[in-house]
Amino acid sequence: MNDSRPIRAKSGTNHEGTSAHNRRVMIDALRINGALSRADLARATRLTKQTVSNIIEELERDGLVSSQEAVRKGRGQPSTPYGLVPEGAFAIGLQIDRHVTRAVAVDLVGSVLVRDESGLPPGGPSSGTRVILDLVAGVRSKLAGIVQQSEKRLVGLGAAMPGPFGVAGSGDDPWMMEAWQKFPLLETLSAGTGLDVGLQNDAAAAATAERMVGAAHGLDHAVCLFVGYGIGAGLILNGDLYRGTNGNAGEIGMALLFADGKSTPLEHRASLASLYQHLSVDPADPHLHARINDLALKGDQSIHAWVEAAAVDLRWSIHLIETLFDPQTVILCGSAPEALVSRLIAAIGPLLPSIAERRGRTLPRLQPGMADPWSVALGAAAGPISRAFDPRFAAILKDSLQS
Amino acid sequence: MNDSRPIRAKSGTNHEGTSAHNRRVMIDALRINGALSRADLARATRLTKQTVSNIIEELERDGLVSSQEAVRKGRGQPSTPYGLVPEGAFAIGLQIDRHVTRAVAVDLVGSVLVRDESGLPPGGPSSGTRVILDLVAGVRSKLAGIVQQSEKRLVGLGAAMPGPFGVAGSGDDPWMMEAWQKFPLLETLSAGTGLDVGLQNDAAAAATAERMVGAAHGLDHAVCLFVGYGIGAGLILNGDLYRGTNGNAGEIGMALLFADGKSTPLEHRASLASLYQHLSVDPADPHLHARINDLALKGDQSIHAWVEAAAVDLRWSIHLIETLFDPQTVILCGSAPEALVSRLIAAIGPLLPSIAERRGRTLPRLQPGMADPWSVALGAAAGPISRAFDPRFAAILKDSLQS
DNA sequence: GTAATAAGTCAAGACAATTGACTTAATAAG
DNA sequence: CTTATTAAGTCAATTGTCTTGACTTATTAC
Repeated sequence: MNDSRPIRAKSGTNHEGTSAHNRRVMIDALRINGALSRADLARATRLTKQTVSNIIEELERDGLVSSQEAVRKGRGQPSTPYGLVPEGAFAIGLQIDRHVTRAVAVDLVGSVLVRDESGLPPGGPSSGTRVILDLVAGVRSKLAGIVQQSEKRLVGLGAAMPGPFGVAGSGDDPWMMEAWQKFPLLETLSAGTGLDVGLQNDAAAAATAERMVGAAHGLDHAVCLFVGYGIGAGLILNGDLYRGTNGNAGEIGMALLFADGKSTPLEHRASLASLYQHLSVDPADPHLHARINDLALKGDQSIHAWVEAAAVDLRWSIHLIETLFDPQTVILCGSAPEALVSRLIAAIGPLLPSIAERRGRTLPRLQPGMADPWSVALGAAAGPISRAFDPRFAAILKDSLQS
Repeated sequence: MNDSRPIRAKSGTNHEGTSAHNRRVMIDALRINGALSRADLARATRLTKQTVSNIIEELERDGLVSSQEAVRKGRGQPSTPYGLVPEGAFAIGLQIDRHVTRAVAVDLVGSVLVRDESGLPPGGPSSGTRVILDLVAGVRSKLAGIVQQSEKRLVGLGAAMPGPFGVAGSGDDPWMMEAWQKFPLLETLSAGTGLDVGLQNDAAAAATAERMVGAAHGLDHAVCLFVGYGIGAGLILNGDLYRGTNGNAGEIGMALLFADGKSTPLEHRASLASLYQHLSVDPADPHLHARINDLALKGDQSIHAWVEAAAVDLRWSIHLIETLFDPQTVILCGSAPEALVSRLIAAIGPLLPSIAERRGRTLPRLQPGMADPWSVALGAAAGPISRAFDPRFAAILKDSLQS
């Protein structure tokens, strides 16, 4: 009678969607190219000078862009470049890791203004939530002390934690943070902060960070191979983070190394967890990061052995990523100590032959990314900023225009 | 002085982009849900009744949709459903394979109206081009004989051939159609037919076909694992075919099976090419398809051995695809004989544990797709239709609105 | 000093979605 | 059988946003 299966359709768009898109395109252009004149923007975006003028005026009113000194370049009226105003927007980024949680406040151009961290008590979410909310509140108030009106310009809170999310058979895998996985984190954070909250896995956050201020800046197709406690890939496809059906795309750590089905996942061989095991050290040791950095610098034998073994697997991972995603470049990043990452990169080369070997390449196939303990938190913060200001298909649709 | 590096920016949009998007959204909704009333469309797309009415009127004038018998469903004025008109648009699909080329004419809803094939002479593009252009011309004129005004409603020619495209080191790989790779195929086809021409690899074409009329219908995230002469994956991500930087995304056939770097690519073990080699048969034999189908049905020992071996690799490939892309489902399709594909599917199960194992799954992790020698040509034709009528980000941008 | 060039503004116009009142056509209820 | 209710769909005016073409401003080239 009433055939009640729901009708599936994509959302339409309207004038506001058009306008929202064009605003985002301007911001994106300024982010990629630096300050530009309205005439340049008009040419680059294919919009008319008039439209660009109107949008820039509006963005200036909103405090997102500002004019700079006029520049003369040949004949004609000098142009007035407009650039992004760093203080135009802020976001809080939160990294929840095994033994520690970090929070940062980041501005529109990706500068970290405030950073703070706390140890996470072993009790899981029940006790951890308090610590996290306090940390976020602290960062938020420090930000408010540095810049005025920061609360008004806060676009959201981005959280990052190790994935995968919501997987059925994960209970018996000691590498995962099971209790956190089951916890209604988004709701708790949202209720506890009153902010829009987004969640991504740590590799995705690293990719988001690289896209905003790192090696993937301005690229539309880039994959970040993130070596942390686990290992994952953050996917920038078509200029946007790709999340997959359940936000688990890129979980390369769970990829099996051999086709026979009896092998171990990549994560057990090329990750900090595997290094800690190899070295028989306690992952909870707060000085571990520095100690491993020292050891790596000194050319420690045990570390060397792990690096050589991991490099084999990473080389294969990069080959696989190139083969499946055909990106412009692969970026190796991680929360690993810097010295370790550079040893890894050295040990990985030369890369395996792949479809990425083309005549006329300009970008290197593999680039080092950030190797900074704070990069995941930065990427977590970059998430809300990207959602708010970067051009994306979803942003033109009516069902995303409530704000 | 004049800093002449080009300014990179995304294109803006305007009213026409809005309108184009909304038209596409309507068509997409009708394709996924079947005929719908204007009121239903308005609710589903979040547009107003009035807007929907205007767009539908325009689409009806353009011959893309038509009204059906009014239906009463409870109180209120009966609704008038509108459905896609199959004859609203056509496309030609062309498959270029090693020893044969196939062409089809397909309508708006993906029905194949005309099909024809020719053997490809071994001389490569120099002699093959003539054969192909004749084939296309034949299909085109047969289409014109069946439906009126077909030429006016022809949106383009889609070509599909084995990838990868434009790769540097490919010269020494006997599995590739090297001469065709180097040939300016798009230009030649475009000049020879006067049509808009698109090119994708055969796995991408298979995925496009599955999306239009097969197991991926209405899905936003699906991966087609295509077993043909080679093996590749066609990627539907965010509701659109993902091509990567150079159209080579998904070339899983080139993935190495072991991390040690000395192993063979997947293609050498799980593809029809590997089967032919295993059986020591001539790939150019025109009756091969039927013969292998017979052998598979009879439970031939040699085929069984290959199936068992290939299934191991395919099981791993599916695991890998699930791990990296997090799709709603994986579809196994191919130009392989149907009996062979069903034996493969039987031998592949059960699947390896992966992030795809979730509570609340509704779709199977692995589904059989089309196993039809014509499915690649169909997918090739579906390409231009999708580009012309499906909602996509690129379609709203000013730089895509010249047509 | 004048012409050429380019940036940017102004005001009117065009386009497409929105709004709110209205019409039409059916069923449910009394 | 009549009337109220509900839902589909239309009409006409309005709104929001980009476009158009003429104009102004500021600079360099000749």
